[in-house]
Amino acid sequence: MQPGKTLIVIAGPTAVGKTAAAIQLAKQLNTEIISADSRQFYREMSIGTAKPTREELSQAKHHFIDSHSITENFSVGDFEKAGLAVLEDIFKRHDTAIMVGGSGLYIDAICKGFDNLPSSPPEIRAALNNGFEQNGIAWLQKKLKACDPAYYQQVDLNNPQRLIRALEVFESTGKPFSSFRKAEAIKRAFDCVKIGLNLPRQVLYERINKRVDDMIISGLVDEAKLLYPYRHLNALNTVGYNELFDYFDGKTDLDTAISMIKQNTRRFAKRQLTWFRKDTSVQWQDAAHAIRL
RNA sequence: GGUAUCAUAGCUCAGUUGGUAGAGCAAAGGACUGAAAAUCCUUGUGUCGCUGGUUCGAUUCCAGCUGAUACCA
Repeated sequence: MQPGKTLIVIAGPTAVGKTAAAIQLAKQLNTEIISADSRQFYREMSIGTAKPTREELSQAKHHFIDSHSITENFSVGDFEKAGLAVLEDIFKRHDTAIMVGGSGLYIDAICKGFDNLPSSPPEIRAALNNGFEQNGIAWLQKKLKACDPAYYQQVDLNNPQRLIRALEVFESTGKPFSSFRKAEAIKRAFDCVKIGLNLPRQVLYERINKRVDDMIISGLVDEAKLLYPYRHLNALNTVGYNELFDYFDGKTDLDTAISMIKQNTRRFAKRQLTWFRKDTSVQWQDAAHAIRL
């Protein structure tokens, strides 16, 4: 790859206006957009993921929108590889590329890279999940302490997903999870410029609430109903769908489900902000204005 | 109009045998290496409705006022 290539990353919480900003910038720079959104690449999910509209998609070339099915396993690691390949291709034609999305881990995968970890074998994960359900978290903790004391010292011991991940790496490779973790940023062949969009909290929350109402008007309930048979898939463990599945199960009424979607989306936005705030390379801008480069 | 009950955190409420108070939810902050829109952690000062009285001391007892609810007219 030639020097002087730049990836402009547009990050920020959900509903802040990233999609429109990215399209505007793509037109301005005459380049293409890579989506770094862990749900928008699933073609079966559209309304609830606030995917760019058909009209928006026609204004700039987008990658990783509708690129996968909910039945495929598309992990962050897969995204890193596929994303870098697409980027390389874009940089053959352009000096800049744009990446937009709210999934901080996915953005880091492209900008900083991951250690070369094995992906998770479904049978091993299923067995560990099963063991956790049967025996509780102490069972996971005990196993991890035995096979990877170093990671046991630093991991959040209350977080079953973290423990299971470390254990499945050990069980599938015979080597402790911590031995794979170098946690060093990989030097990419392009520069990353990160722009964080934000709005005053109250304004952001109003936008979120409004957008959820719009999703309902646009037919989110019907979309979720179609996907209900697939609710066990990881892709559907997602805000906007889980709450409606509870409604279909008779656990809540529709109004409650809609309120919960709003609340969980607000909490999600807060987590996104926590992630991006930690990244000191992010240059924050008010989302109410056009992006300044 | 009368009687009774209630008035404490953003909400629902607990509590202080009188020594200025605590739960759940909401909210805020944080963590994060192939589940990440996932998963997990931490955080509770509020004129205890208002004005007086009793008391060394009142959010707690008493009176009045205001508001809410229920019942009676």
